[in-house]
Amino acid sequence: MLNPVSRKFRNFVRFSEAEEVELEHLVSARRFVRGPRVELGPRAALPDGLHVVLEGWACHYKVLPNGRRQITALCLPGDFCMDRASVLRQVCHSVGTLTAVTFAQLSLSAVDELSANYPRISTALAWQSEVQAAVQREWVVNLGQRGATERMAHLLCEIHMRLWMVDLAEHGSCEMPLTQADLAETMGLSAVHVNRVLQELRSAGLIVLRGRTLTIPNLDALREIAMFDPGYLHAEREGRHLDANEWAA
Amino acid sequence: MLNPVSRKFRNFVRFSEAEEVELEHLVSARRFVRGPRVELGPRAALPDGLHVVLEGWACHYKVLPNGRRQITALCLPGDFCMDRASVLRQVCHSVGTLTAVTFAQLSLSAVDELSANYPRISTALAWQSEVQAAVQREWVVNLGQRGATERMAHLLCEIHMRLWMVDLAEHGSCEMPLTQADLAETMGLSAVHVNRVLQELRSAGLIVLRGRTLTIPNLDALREIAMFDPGYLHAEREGRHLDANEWAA
DNA sequence: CGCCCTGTTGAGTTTTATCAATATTGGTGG
DNA sequence: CCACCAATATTGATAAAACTCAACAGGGCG
Repeated sequence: MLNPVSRKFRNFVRFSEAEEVELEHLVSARRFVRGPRVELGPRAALPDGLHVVLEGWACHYKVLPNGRRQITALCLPGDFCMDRASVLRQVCHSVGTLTAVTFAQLSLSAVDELSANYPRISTALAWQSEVQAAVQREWVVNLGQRGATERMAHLLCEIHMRLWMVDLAEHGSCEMPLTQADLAETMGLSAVHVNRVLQELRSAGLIVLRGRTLTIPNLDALREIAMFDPGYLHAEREGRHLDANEWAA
Repeated sequence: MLNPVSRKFRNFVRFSEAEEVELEHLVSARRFVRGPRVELGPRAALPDGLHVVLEGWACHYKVLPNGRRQITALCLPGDFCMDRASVLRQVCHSVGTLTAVTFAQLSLSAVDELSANYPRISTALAWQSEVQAAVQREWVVNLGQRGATERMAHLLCEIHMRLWMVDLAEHGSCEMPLTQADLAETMGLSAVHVNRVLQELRSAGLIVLRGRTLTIPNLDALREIAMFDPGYLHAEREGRHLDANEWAA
């Protein structure tokens, strides 16, 4: 199986052999692993450069003076933990792992070189950055406008879709290693209320959540009540015009 | 007075004469004006290229199937309405004006050329994009973790600070043309509740909000209860090492 | 004058948080 | 395999926060 970055990019472009090889090489260069529930930044043991999650789940979060924590982004396999801009300056929020995580550490210069030589890769990077921003916007909508149940449903839809984009979800199921406390910090709810909302979704037959596995018997139904419109993830292979193989043969 | 883009960038870099001139030229090229409360995108009358607000307030928002609207970002003078990445693809959220707005329309090629010739400008653009992302993250924190009163206080602190960064705020006061309904759609609250929260802040002597003017008698006090940490706006002239004049004389 | 937009107020309801207790689970060492 | 532990999940009762509905006031403007 390809690395998750290539798998993710396939939702947007279709690379040539050479490009795939270059990407694989880029991502294989330097790796490091961290255990579950470890802080990685801003000042902690986070090496220089760009960071990509290869395996496991990480997150961005911020802790307020009153001690409450908000998770502002989930970093799933294939996701960049810190983008180019963040590298230039100290970030004022934290990065941490949720499960054990394998990261790839990309040097900025290597990425720049690749971007310069392979414009399709450069575009794919811009695309991934745009998707990340769109997810962030969608979270604002989710927190601002949806009640607890629809909010939870939306998050689960998003997680499933994002994992699906990197071939880590089947038809209607995927991994979901977040605890109810994690979900609470992600959605701005109390852990107790998360529990009740999950039960509601369960007893409505909309989800099955056991152990670390989420099953969604009827994806359309869940999306309906979540008002989930997958468009913002731009997974529709819209970069058709960026198909390296379309001129072949 | 300089254009708001230059004013904003001064929070990060100190440009050379030549750079200032180039920026001024870039921003003066093509302008267009829209009335208040007009939709601008994604499909509506929005010309190609990058767009910057020169005067007035605009916003990004998304409307859900149930009719509720969430404002996901405020575009104040000096802010970019759509960044480079968004231009490459159709955006799935909308842009609209809140007041009457004057936009500058920047061609991508002009921006690219400027970036290539003036690395400091390129860095400033990256900085602005990072600040925008940080604001977005902060909104997630705000919606997720703060109660209505602190939430409102935080938004007002942010608005004041952002306007201050472009020389549109004095010591403790600035323009605030948003209606209570706008504030509600920004903060995920009902308009009625916004009204009550504002009264609470008023009677605590923390704000004076009359007409379109916001006055903050005691900025520190408001920031305290809002848990507002201005760090995320990166206004501390951190780009000192990017001072074009430091080698002069 | 009359209308529309914005802001204000009150009453009653729904949603969500908090606190505290109890069950369940997964993993660990004996 | 079992006993035990800590982390996680569940439940009930109560309180706080926020929403909805409905009515009304004020201001600007044709």
